[in-house]
Amino acid sequence: METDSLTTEVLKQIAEKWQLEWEKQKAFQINEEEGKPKFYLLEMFPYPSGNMHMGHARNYSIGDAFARFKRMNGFNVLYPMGFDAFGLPAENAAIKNKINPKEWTEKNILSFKQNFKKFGSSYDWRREVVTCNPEYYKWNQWFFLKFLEKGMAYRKKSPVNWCPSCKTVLANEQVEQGRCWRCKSKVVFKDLEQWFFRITDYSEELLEGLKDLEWPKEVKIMQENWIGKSEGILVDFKIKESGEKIQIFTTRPDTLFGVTFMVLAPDHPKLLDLVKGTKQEKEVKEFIEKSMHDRISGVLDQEKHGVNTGKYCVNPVNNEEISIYVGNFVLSEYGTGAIMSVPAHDQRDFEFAKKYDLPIKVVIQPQNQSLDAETMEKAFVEVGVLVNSQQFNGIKSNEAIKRMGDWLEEKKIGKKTTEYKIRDWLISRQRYWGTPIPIIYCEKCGVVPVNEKDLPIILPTDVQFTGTGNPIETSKTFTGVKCPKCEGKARRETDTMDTFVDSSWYFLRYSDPKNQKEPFSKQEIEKWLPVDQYIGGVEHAILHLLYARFFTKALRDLNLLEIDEPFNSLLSQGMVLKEGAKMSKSIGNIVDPNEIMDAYGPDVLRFYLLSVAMPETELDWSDQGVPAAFKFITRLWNAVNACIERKQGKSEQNTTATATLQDEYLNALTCKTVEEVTKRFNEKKFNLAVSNLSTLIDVLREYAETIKEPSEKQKEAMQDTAETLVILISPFTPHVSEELWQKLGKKGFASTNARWPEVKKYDSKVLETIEAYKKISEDVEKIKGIAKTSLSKAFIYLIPGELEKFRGLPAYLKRHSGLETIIFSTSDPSKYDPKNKSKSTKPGRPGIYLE
RNA sequence: GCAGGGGUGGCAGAGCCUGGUCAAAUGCGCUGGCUUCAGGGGUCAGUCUCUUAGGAGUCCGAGGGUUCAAAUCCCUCCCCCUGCACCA
Repeated sequence: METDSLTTEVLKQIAEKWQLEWEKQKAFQINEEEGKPKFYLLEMFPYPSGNMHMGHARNYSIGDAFARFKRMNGFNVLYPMGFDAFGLPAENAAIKNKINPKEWTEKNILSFKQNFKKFGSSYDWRREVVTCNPEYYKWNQWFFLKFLEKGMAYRKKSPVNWCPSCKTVLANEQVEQGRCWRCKSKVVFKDLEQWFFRITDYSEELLEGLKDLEWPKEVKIMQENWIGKSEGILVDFKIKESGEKIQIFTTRPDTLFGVTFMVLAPDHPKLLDLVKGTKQEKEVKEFIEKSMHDRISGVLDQEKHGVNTGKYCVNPVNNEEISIYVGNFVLSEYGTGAIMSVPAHDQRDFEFAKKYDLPIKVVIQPQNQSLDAETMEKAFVEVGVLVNSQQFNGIKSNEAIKRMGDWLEEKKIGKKTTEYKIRDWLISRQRYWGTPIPIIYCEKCGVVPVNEKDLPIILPTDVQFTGTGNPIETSKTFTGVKCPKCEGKARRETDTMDTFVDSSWYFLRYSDPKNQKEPFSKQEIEKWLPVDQYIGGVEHAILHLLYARFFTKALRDLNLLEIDEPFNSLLSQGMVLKEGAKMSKSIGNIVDPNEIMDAYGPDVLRFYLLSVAMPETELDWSDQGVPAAFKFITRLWNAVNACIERKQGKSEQNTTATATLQDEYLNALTCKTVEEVTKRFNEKKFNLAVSNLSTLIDVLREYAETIKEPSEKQKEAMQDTAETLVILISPFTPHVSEELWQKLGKKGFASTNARWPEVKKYDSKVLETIEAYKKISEDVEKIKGIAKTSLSKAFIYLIPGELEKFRGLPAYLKRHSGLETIIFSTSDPSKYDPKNKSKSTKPGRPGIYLE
């Protein structure tokens, strides 16, 4: 009977139709004149490698749904998209396929954009940002120069992962078990002059700023750990022979009297001097070599090793002489690269002491037991009360930490300090496909920044991709330049910037993407930033999100903008799995979103991705879920169509009748659904909205089908409910919703013209009543058969106080059950004994009892 | 090791903050009925155990506790995931 029953073909046609309409009428272009409140919604922009995968599709389903929700709620939504277009895969593709990375990237961007279109994304493409365009990366270079002026960018020697065969630096992630991921040759450490950004200047602010952000707890904690703040004290120990000082860092000055030896990192700067000419020199040198080698080759040696240097230093608090060791477990890059060892109260020191038979001295006693250095099996690392600590005996650890800190400072042998684990950001890459660093090395003047007016420094195209070395160096036009200062012979920096620089400010550029004079105007930033909702994967929890926060603060201090934090609220979406494993080519469990869209259209894919799991949790892809999503959309389609048909039917003349229970129910249920769905959307728990919508769909259809000749009022109710339903579902299934919106006789787009329904008060009692009522009706159905033979009476029992809810029920029952007499009462027909309320006896549900 | 998040019915996944209305939403799967439906569409019902029905019993990782009452609060233990990993 359905001339327009929904098939996947129809669904796909609908999608195409509305995508075309949206495009034609520029539905999602921001109208800046509207004077609505702004809402900046952003998804992490993709690296355009190959095609869109399911993880992307999920990300954009979430973002697009939320954008649509916000738009319908009266916000002027900035929802842009762009491409993180610089990066290694393009360069590797270039090496492999002998094409220019630019070509490869552009091709992929095109394919991504087609995907977005097919998906029905509601971006305003006028603001597209592509990081490999000179108009964009020019500003990377400009920022670099500004940073340089302020001392925020600097150059220093730093050990990097170096593949001797490919002749290039590798990122940490590209080192697999000590070997180059591509050519499998051993990676070595190499000291190279590298450019850094001084992110450590912002350690404290980056840490403090986390507190006010609406971010997932785990992300905040990850950043906190990465910054790794710890407060402690630097203490000078004098070398016995020379009197030279070696500084150590400790967070536990309360254990200072328990120090029994010192350990230096293998690459501690004073180590070689210390052993020079001694008989330990050879052994120490061998040890250093081995340790460095282990580190280079990525050997994770949990076992603690060390060598005695034969030298002694003096513990400044008690003048005890202690041995100086070199040990593999001491890190040169944290603290001072030297530690005081308190084996009784530090597990690592304890293990080391046991191994090399070094003294153990207890200086902290726990509350209710007594430690004995001889019999201890592990270090006591908690706080306690000081012993063997001269004037500090009897003081509790926490108090002692403070008092000894003051005391050490007073005596000028210690200095309170704060240490952070975070290191400055190494931005140099010996790679082609990135932003050239705007620096010139002059034989006379040294390091000279490029003049601002010469920006952008464009990436050369006359390069060879041989697979070894930095391709830029093969350019004949790029390297040789005149010094901007002295006009003398000079050479251009061939390193490019880490691509994380590109993604550290792209969200700012969206506010003013066409600006030729500046990276962005202050007014536009003022207007749109910060990002109200940022959506992306947890894998960026540390790097990208930390760098972007740093950049925002650094640009603020350059007076380019006035915000402190870029992303107010962060949603980190879970991975898409298949059979419990991450989708990957190697496992072969990839599901291509395009296949799903080709088979069912975008709405099914979007609905599936949103309804099957909360955005934050992992989503285990199930092939069965896809037809289920289709079924849901069909049910919606049928319900709305049932309303439309019924509306066209004859109208009952007698329209004065008061609203029936069903009318009230429909009304109340609609209100409830609006309330719930709105709540769920605000919480961004889209999947939880589905069960409510599902119920409303079924009820609406039943309502429409039951009422043969609806009154005007009832027609109105159907129309209202159907409209509401279509709006509530439209963030999930925008295309079908447009179609239904049109079918319901509405003008304009549901996407842009519909207003999200208001949350109204409703009588929850009506809902309860109907649910009980339905329950009873079911029972009536069962009784029917019996009634025809012997029974003519029904006795309805309702729990006390519920009676008034069931007005109209007896008549209904009479009509439907064929019973002649119905006794409707609150008295109890069964043997229910209120006195005998055992644990699990509940007051009883409304039911029907036969007399 | 440290930190964070979890363990709910055949499966996925709510509920737990704010204890009762929870045998526990919703979807999938399964079973059966209906539908001029002639194979994967639509629809209704059932789907822990017992019961003709009313109802009863057992249940939310394990074990305790608090309470008139616990999937929900507290303690202990076991297991899983994720991040950092010798940071002094």
